Amino acid sequence: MFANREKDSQASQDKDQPRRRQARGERRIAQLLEAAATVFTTTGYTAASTNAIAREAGVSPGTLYQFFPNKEAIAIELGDRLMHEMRETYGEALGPVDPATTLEQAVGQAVDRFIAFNCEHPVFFALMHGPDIPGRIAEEHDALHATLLSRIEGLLSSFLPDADPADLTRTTHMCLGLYKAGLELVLAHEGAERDAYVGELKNALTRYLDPLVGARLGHITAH
Amino acid sequence: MFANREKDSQASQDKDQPRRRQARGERRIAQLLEAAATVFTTTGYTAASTNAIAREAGVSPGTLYQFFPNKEAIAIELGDRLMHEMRETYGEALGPVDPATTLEQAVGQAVDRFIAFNCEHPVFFALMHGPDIPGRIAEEHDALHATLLSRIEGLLSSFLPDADPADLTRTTHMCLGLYKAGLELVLAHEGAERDAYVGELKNALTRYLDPLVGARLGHITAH
Amino acid sequence: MFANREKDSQASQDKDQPRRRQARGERRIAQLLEAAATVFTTTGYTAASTNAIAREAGVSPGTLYQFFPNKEAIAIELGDRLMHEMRETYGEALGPVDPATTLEQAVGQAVDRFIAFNCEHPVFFALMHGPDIPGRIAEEHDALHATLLSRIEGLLSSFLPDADPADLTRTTHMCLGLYKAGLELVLAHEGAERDAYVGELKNALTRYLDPLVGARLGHITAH
Amino acid sequence: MFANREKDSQASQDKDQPRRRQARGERRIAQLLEAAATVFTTTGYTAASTNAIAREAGVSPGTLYQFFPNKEAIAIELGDRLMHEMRETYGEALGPVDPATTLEQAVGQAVDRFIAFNCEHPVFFALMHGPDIPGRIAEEHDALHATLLSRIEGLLSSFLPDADPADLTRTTHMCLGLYKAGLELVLAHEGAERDAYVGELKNALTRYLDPLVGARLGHITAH
DNA sequence: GATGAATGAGGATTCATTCAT
DNA sequence: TATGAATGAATCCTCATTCAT
Repeated sequence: MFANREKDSQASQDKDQPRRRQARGERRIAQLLEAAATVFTTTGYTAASTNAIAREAGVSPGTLYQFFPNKEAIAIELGDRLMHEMRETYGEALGPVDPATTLEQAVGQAVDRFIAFNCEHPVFFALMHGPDIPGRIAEEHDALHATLLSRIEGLLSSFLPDADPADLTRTTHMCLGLYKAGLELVLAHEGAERDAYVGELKNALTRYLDPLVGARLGHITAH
Repeated sequence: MFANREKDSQASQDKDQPRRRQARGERRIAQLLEAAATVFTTTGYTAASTNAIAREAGVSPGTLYQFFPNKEAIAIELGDRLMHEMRETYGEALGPVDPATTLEQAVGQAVDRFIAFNCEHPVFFALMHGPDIPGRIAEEHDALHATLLSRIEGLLSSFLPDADPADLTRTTHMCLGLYKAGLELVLAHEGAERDAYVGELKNALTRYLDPLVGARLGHITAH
Repeated sequence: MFANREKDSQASQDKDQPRRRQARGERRIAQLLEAAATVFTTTGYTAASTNAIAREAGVSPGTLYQFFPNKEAIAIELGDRLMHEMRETYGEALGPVDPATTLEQAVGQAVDRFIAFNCEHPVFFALMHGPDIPGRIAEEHDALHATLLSRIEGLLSSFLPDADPADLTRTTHMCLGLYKAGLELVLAHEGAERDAYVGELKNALTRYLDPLVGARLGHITAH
Repeated sequence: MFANREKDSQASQDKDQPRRRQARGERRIAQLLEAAATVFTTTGYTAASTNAIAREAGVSPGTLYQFFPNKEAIAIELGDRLMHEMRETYGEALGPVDPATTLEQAVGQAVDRFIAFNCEHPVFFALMHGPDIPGRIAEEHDALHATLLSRIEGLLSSFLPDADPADLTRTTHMCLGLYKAGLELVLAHEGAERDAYVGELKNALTRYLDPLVGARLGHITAH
């Protein structure tokens, strides 16, 4: 499911006993995370039970708890790997390397990637689920959230280099909010309708950001 | 908590025997709904248990089930009353009566009301919670959702009288999505920061809608 | 449903206040018993709830308990009235007045009546249900049971005038057992198959009893 | 309580790791079934609760549900094992191998076995309980019922080789009905009285069946 | 590591019965 | 009488987590 993070796993073979064990552990973990992804996607995070995950993974509950102290930890690790995967796929920066990129292009690309990533890793949606209680993001989704925020902030800061940090943070949060709201709608539809929602999401983000991006070339009102 | 929906309750007092009984029941229902609102707000809808609601209301579980067949029904009734209250407070239409109202003003007023309503009825947030699985809105939140959508659609259609119905629907969904996303952020902050988020939400909505509102006077680019 | 047992209810009209009340009470009781019959028949005695009975009767649970101390009492009263009705319909004796009646005829008639009675009062089956634990007939079915036993014993004793009392009792119990077993099968089928089971039940009873009825004219082996 | 159905459990001991675990589970299952048998016997099937069974077995409710999804499943498994035990004890056929066996002998032996089996497994009675509503045998008792019917049919068909299938089925059902009715009476008494009822049951069955068994040697009227 | 058995508190829901009005 | 609200223990069942093997 995810790129192998232990690049060095084939490196030395001197201590193969513990190594094999670790390898086995890694496999188990991957297996469990994959199962968790399936279950989270199918039933939603809250409704997912550790027993169901273990069953889906074809292992016993006890085994699951040998690798994860609780459900939360599974979600966290899953989120971590997801973010790792995202970084591996799209690089560290979400944003444009080319300074000539217009906001429209940047947003378009970011949204497209965001959607594509979700389609490949549908669990992403389940893990990003907003808090049940405003302001209290569950710890298990926190890291994911933070990573996304920092990626978005990275992108934004290239367009808003002079923005006040507080404003930037706020804008970032708004963007993530719009993203999530749009994603929900996109995933709820299919075919042409889905595409239309993708377009709307891009519009919403572009238009929201455009007035803020006055100082930069290629900003939309320059058309 | 809610406006009395039995307008005729003071009308005739000849049959006060059955009346009094219903009154006690009505009081209990109100009490239970208030308790449910508290619990939903505190723990979120999913995590809320009927026993917890009964406990909060100071009654036994059995009493709760005398009035509501299950948690879902409580949420639905709560949503109904909330929508009723909203209609009573702000009138049937969300939108502007005065055709001279600018989009900015309309959105500003709508958002302000939306936020204010939420602050007075914090459970609103819990009941509006997006689905755990994309596209599968829980039945209990459906009616609330539909009502909100139709209110928003009403507002939008006065600004976009010529829009294609499918487009209008999509725009409506987008607006509700932005609303919800913004609301989450607003509620997560306080004081000046909250106000700032309110402003951002207004911006996001206005800017999203503005280009769609070409034919109307007062449209933002007319400035 | 049942013949009015208070023959004297129209007799004097001097104290009509309490009389009316009693009349009303009788109506309520009849109404409740009818509802109970419906519920017992539909769901079985054990699964029937007093609330369901009250609902079926269109009254409140409290009202039910004004007339019956508990579910058991309802069953008992229902059984009583059923037995009363049976006596009114078929007379005190189940058995043959005419000494020339053959056993076959007597059994045939008794079974036919038994079945017919059941079809008209389907709750009979529910009330006759055997004990869940051998030997411990529920109190609520006890009287019904006893009445049936005595009716059967009456019939049998006319055919077995010289039988040892203990034997007679045993035979009586056996007959009731066969009756009940057969009834279950009869009711479980329809049309021709039902008729066939009725025939089988008659056969089983006749053949079981025939050898015991040596001394009497018309005994089956005399053919 | 029951014969070990895992014949191969002593076979190989190479993989005793998984074996031991299964063994513990098997023990628990046996223990739970035994507890269920006790509770069913004591309170009747309907009144028995899963919690009561767990309590009787000295385990927590959760443990019970690790092995059985619900009460029904317990009853079914219990019935299965009972039938298995019956087959092991009395062989596949209920009936006479020796063609010279008279109906009387065959019925006598079958009844004796039936009663004996019940005395050793008193839960049998609880599981055979007739339906609360005619014709609607609970699923949990269905298999038991079917097995008994097929055993009886096997016995009968050796005596009634030329019978019409529909007649045979009907006769079979009648016999099981008589059996059950008689069993109830037998179990409700003790000592000499019980024996007397056993005799009556044999009589009832023999006499019921005798006329049907015309073509066979040893048929009762041939005496 | 792996298993699967075990836990027990907590979930929703029901029901016979009582009580205030 | 009649109502229907109220009770609370008991129902079945689930689940995160732990433990012996």
